Amino acid sequence: MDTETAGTPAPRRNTLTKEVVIRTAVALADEAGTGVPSMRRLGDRLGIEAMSLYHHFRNKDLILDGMIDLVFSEIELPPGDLPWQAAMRLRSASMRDALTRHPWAIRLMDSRTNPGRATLRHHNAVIGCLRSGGFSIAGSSHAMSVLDSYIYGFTLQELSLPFTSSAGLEDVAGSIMEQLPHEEFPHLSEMLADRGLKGDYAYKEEFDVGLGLILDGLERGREGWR
Amino acid sequence: MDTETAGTPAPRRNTLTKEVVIRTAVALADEAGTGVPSMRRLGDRLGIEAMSLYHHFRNKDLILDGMIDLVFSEIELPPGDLPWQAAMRLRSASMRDALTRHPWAIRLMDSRTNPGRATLRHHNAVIGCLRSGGFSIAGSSHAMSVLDSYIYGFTLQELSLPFTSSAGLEDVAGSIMEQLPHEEFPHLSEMLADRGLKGDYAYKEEFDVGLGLILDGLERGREGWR
DNA sequence: GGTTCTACCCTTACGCCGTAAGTGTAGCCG
DNA sequence: CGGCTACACTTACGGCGTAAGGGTAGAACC
Repeated sequence: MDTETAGTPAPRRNTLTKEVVIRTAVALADEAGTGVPSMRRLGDRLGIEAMSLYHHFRNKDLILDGMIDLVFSEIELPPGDLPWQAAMRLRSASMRDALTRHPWAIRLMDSRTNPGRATLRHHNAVIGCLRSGGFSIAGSSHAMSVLDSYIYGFTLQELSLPFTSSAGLEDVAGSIMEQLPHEEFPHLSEMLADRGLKGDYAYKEEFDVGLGLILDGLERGREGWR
Repeated sequence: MDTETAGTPAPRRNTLTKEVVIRTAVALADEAGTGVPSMRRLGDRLGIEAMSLYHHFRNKDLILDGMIDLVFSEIELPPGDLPWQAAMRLRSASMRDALTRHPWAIRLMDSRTNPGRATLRHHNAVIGCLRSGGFSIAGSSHAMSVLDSYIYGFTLQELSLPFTSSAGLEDVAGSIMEQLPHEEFPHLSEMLADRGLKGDYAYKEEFDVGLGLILDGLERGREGWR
């Protein structure tokens, strides 16, 4: 065990690898909705001063890049042995899961511009799945655009809701209903009364409704995009 | 002009109204991608110390709420005298425009939980449009979910691109193409070569492709959702 | 063994941030 | 005139990312 013969230089001392730092940062971000940890908090958790982190990362953005790539690495790639629609269903669900498990991630995505390997691998696999499903390059591009937009947008809205459990839903909907001037917003009022208070407004199902609609539309347009 | 007879208390001195503050905050946020201004910068622009703002707003979140509501107020409501699909096309385009004009807005949306009047009015109008287009309550709910998810998600991705003008596109795509290990990500590589470098990859058109697909799907499911 | 080098970590400091707490004052009302 | 209130200011605190530079354990070479 002490005779390191690996190709990596085999660090000499406390060996604080980038991977450990990023994993810790993700774990900290997931704990209690405090969002992305500060350098000082991250250092604390690692038993290190904040400034020591700058020995491993030139600046904080590089840590954020790593965090995003770690999230992407958790998303299942579309299985190659399934029809493209089923494969897309799986990876879409997995993507929504990952973004929900790490609520801070989607807020970060639009500020990252350097995709990591896991991110590239993910996109590559998605395109590959579509192409072997019979989509042209243009078609794959359209399909990926609609699908990703939907998944990001849906999750963004889902995460912005002021409650977490489905139990809290009725309370919130109720208090909104009380404050809302019903004469001014009759349609909104009606929908909240019908959908919100019933309590059966499951987000998982809602996600699948939209996803199914989009997949059907893609199948219909598949041959047309050249 | 000096004899104020309006219902509002008619302020006595320097009259720094909430509306002016919020408008200034939006203007500052729009200038150079610095994002939402700090309280000190906002105060500076208004010729006021930062802390004086707390006389008008209990905390910064209330200012952010106001900024979001102002953005919503800029979105055109779906015209009542058009078929629902055409009306939705118009408000969707207007929504994307507003979110693009104020790139900081979409990042803020998921942290706001108190919708303003313009926001409520917007949602109410959208539901009303769908309902009079023949959708049931459940159907309107589904339609709104898919549409808003798509618009948010598409704009989010569009804003996260590392370039602004369509001129900068080719440069970026080119430099990505150089760095990318083509053997490892063949499909991604192929798509970038085909779509990116051609330079005709217009985002406006891409947006309309997905939107049309969704609207068609909604029309097809309209009668089915009860 | 002794020397040197370097990867790793630490200290101090700067200019930002949101905001708690308290102070001053101009202008209206009685 | 006196008092009140709306509006603005001052000072201060703890936290942020990070620039600049200092120290030291342990491997590498003589």
